[in-house]
Amino acid sequence: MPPERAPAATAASAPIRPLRRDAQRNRDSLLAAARAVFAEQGMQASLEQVAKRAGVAIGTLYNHFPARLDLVQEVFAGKLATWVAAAEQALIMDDAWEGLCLFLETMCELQARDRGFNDFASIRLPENACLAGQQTRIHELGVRIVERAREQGRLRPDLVPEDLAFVIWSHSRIIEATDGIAPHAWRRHLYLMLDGFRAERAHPLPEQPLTPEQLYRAMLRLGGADNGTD
Amino acid sequence: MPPERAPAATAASAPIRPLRRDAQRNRDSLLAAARAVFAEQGMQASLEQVAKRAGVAIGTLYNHFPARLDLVQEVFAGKLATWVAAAEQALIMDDAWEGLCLFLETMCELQARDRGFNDFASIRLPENACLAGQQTRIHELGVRIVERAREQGRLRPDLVPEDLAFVIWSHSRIIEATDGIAPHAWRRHLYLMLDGFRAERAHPLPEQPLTPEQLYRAMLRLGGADNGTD
DNA sequence: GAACAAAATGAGGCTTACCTCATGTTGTTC
DNA sequence: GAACAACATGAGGTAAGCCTCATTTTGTTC
Repeated sequence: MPPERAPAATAASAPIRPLRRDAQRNRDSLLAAARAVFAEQGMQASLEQVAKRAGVAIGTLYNHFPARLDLVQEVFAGKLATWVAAAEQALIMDDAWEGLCLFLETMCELQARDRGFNDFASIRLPENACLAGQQTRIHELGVRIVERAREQGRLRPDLVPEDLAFVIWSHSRIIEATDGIAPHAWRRHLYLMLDGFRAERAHPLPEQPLTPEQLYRAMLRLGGADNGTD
Repeated sequence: MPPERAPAATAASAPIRPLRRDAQRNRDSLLAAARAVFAEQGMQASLEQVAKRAGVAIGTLYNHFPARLDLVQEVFAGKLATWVAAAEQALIMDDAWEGLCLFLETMCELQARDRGFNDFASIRLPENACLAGQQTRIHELGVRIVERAREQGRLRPDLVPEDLAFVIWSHSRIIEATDGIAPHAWRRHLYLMLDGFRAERAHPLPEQPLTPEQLYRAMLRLGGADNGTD
């Protein structure tokens, strides 16, 4: 197991022991290349391609990021933070319904602009990943956003926070389909779903919501984990 | 280009020139194996695995089905027919809204039971594929189902047939996520979407629908075609 | 500018798929 | 039962992508 790497933000800040100049340069190139490649092709894009785009040998990539997840985390930390910020913003808006809309629209916009983040949003990182905490935070904020909107009466009372996963997942597929062909189509879908979320004249739903545990397992699976049957 | 193969239904009927007995047996095994493997793993499952499951060499598979599409088509012809039948049924129901619900629910159920069909439903076959006609038919029926429900006033007036693609795509991702974990969750999502489709709950939508051509390109792309930029 | 640790390199092993084709086997026909 | 076409076979070529590690290069330090 390799030693901890620069735990800090995206780039230039000073870790415990500064990287050698060439190393820092390569690391930055790799992150930039990964951002671009993941945005275009999704999170499963070939790492060889990332290295190539960074103008660096494949071994160098593995020196810096022993596992794909290490790279993925650094690449999406910024966007995840934007998402968290939108969620916090949503919670201090007077109108909780507007807050919910803001939250979902920001999320969808982030997904739409970046196929990598589109994948990233649909999955759950393993517990030990350093962004897992941020994901938990998003989840908590999502819970409060939903509950507040329900209390204010605009959101249908039978809608639970776990139902937001439907938006994420749906949206992720729609982006896959329409990206570059109908760049704003996703917004139409989002508003159709939001109309389904409104309290007024809601019709009974035929199924129970996902339990938190089911949601967890589903998101883990999309991340590529084997579905251990325990 | 290989000569036309048994153009008829799934198996035993007599083609222009009957297959040799062993050939027919192998072909049947291959189809059965493919049905099982595709249902479990989706349309992109490895063909070597299909051959193995059928107890047949990989070369034999390619003898019978020179391209993956040839196999896919035979495998899903039956389910596609079920889907068409549901659509026709939907059109003769008095209540067009109920018809729409039946149509979508049948579709979703087919998708939910078979990960291969789940993929299959989201894509558009190339024009020369022998099931392309059936797909066109589904599309036409879908148009009429939507229009009828709109005329009867239960469906929101700004909803167009192309919007049904959102249901298919959404659903396809949700099945991927929840299959085997929460086997009926998809129905909750479907009913949420349906509530978004009701006339009495409609709020203005912020985006134009997909054009038929955009829809076509999007479905073609999901099928794996290169997105030629013409 | 020596000397050493830190990093970079990329060929190559590994895997998983795809698909082909020279050869061997089997059904069918007369 | 001979003879031939039809069919089955699976080793092996091709291509991606993964990841490692022995070797070489480079920055940094004193």
